[in-house]
Amino acid sequence: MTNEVETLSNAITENGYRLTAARKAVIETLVACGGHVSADQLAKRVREVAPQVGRMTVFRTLEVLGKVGVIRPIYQGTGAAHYVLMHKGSHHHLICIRCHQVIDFDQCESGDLTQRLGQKFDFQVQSHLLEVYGLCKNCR
Amino acid sequence: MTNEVETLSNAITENGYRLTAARKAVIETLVACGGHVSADQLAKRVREVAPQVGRMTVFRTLEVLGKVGVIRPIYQGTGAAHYVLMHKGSHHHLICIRCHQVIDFDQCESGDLTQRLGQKFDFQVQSHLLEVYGLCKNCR
DNA sequence: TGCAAGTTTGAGACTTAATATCAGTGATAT
DNA sequence: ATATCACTGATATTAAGTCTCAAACTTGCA
Ligand SMILES: [Mn+2]
Ligand SMILES: [Mn+2]
Ligand SMILES: [Zn+2]
Ligand SMILES: [Zn+2]
Repeated sequence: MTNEVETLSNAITENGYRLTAARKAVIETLVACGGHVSADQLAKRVREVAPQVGRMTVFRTLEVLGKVGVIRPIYQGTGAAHYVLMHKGSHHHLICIRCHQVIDFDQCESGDLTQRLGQKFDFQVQSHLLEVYGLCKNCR
Repeated sequence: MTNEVETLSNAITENGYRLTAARKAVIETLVACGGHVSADQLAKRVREVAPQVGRMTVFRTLEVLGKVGVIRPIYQGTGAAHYVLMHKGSHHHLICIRCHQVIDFDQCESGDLTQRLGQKFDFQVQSHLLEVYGLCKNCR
């Protein structure tokens, strides 16, 4: 069991939800494919491993994981929401507005910023998403 | 005509698209309500002023505005994508994961960061979106 | 001005995504 | 064992997004 799976699982149990077999399957599949999938894409993959798991359960598990703050739906212009992992406290993208390529990056010095914001707005910061838009190497 | 309307209109014409009456109506309505609306919400409002404008035209105008970089669809967990204005080069949110309140803020010292990123990844930065998630004053 | 080529438009049909229901299962506590 | 409540998944329904096509409009050029 990878560390990510553990983090997501713990987030479930620590918030009073039950870590059922169906939810385990959803979490493991989501982590295995590194996020960036839609609910229906994920449901399809989950059912390759655990065919009994219904589509609704996938949607509901994603909802719970979002509620406890370890994943986040983002809009990628494909109709369906895609989910990214927030378990490290942040997620960062460079997105080309022409070819729609998404480049992940980890380094982000915005920790200070988010802390200051928290104070200013009396807000308990848990995580953040930074998306930078523009043109990639190939597209300009 | 407000400055925002002008910026969005110019983005249309400067990229070789035509600034038609229908597109003007969409832009004016979008700016008038400050963004943060879904395509269908916007279509409804546009038709209060310009009843002949079809739903498809609203979707297509939003697509064009996105392509030229002055608006951006975001996912707010409500099913439909919502559109925010990026004409100032950035957009920032504090979002409560419990009550889903969205607090806008303008100050963002991440200009440096995005510039460095641009160099590192050979990426021409145009704009960015920063969303900070957590619990608002009332929700903790 | 008259015409051709290309863009934009809007009605409607259609596909896909998301949500609501509800009876049934499984876990938990007493 | 029983009562209670969370969870599940099939199905139905609604909402959101996309596709198509003929008509209208622009624009550039003869
Ligand atoms: Mn990512
Ligand atoms: Mn905003
Ligand atoms: Zn690109
Ligand atoms: Zn709140």
